[in-house]
Amino acid sequence: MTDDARWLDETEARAWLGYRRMFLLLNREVARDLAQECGLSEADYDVLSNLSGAPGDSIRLTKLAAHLKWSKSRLSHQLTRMQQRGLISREEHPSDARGAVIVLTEEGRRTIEEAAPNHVASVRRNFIDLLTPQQLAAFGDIAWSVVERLNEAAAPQKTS
Amino acid sequence: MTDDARWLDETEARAWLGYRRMFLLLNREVARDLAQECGLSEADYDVLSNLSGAPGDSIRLTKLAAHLKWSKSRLSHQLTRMQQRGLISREEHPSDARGAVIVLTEEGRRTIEEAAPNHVASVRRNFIDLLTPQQLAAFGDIAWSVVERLNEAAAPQKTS
DNA sequence: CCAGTGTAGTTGACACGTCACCATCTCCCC
DNA sequence: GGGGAGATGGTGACGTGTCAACTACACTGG
Repeated sequence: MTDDARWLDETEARAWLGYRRMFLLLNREVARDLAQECGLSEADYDVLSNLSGAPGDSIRLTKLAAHLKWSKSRLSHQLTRMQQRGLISREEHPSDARGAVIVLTEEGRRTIEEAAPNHVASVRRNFIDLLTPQQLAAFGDIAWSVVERLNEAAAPQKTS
Repeated sequence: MTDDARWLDETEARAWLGYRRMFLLLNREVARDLAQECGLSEADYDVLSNLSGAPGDSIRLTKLAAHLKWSKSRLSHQLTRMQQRGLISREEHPSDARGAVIVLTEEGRRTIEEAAPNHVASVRRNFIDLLTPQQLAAFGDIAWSVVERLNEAAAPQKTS
């Protein structure tokens, strides 16, 4: 904190430290809400949410990993834990013997549908409602412009 | 992602999902840089950085935890790992037998002084340089206003 | 001085994320 | 159609963060 300040100017340091602090507090709050109210982690929520929007409530592992911007390894571990809790299941891909297809179980569907309103309320309480519409718009622009630049840097070749 | 979109309007969803995505990518990049270039985690860096700014290169555990906004438990675990690597040491508090005083070792000082320029460069590369000064200023305002609101909510009683 | 309450810090169990590595399968080209 | 390159997905080890429970000490009122 103090070290950064010597090397970044005031505005830069304020932005960076603000980012770090905001993300520390905000993630903690949202994760706690989700855990206490729904018994889910943010990772669980993201996976379930993506699955419930997919056709047939199922999706290929690699595709899901790409969508979430997770590593395949991370997703595989996550799925193992979720499978043990009965939220998802793995099934064989009909035409590609390597492939696993991730399927939302009934319990998984019930869980995400119950969790979604709580989670949205939590996000409102801890983030959305703390800012003006102008600030939200500005924040969205800034965040996605950072994301785009980081994506370019990370994968300058892929077009799809 | 898709579930949120049904309950937040376009601007709100863009801000929230942008936040989540930015934080995912940005943390990954900065953490990777720090690990590869300096052999440190972000947590290591934060602790060392705070210690090196403290009088006598030492600080009480609870005070450091409050400063970092970490739980005492998290800090204790972190310090155990850092102690094993020789970056810090724990010493007895002269007047409070319960108290541990965290001290930066010589190696810890060398490490943080070597890491700081690399880390600042990484932060510039992955964040600061991707935004205009206006965006940085706006971002700082937004982030700290969220932080203040979350702090109020979490601890409405403490004044010091 | 001692009983009760609060504070400082630690610990164990567990969930999570990363890295490195592996087994398996597909695809393409000769 | 055989062989190598690349993709799919999983695993183990390890560092990290959280919660809950715990030890040990300090402080305060009787």
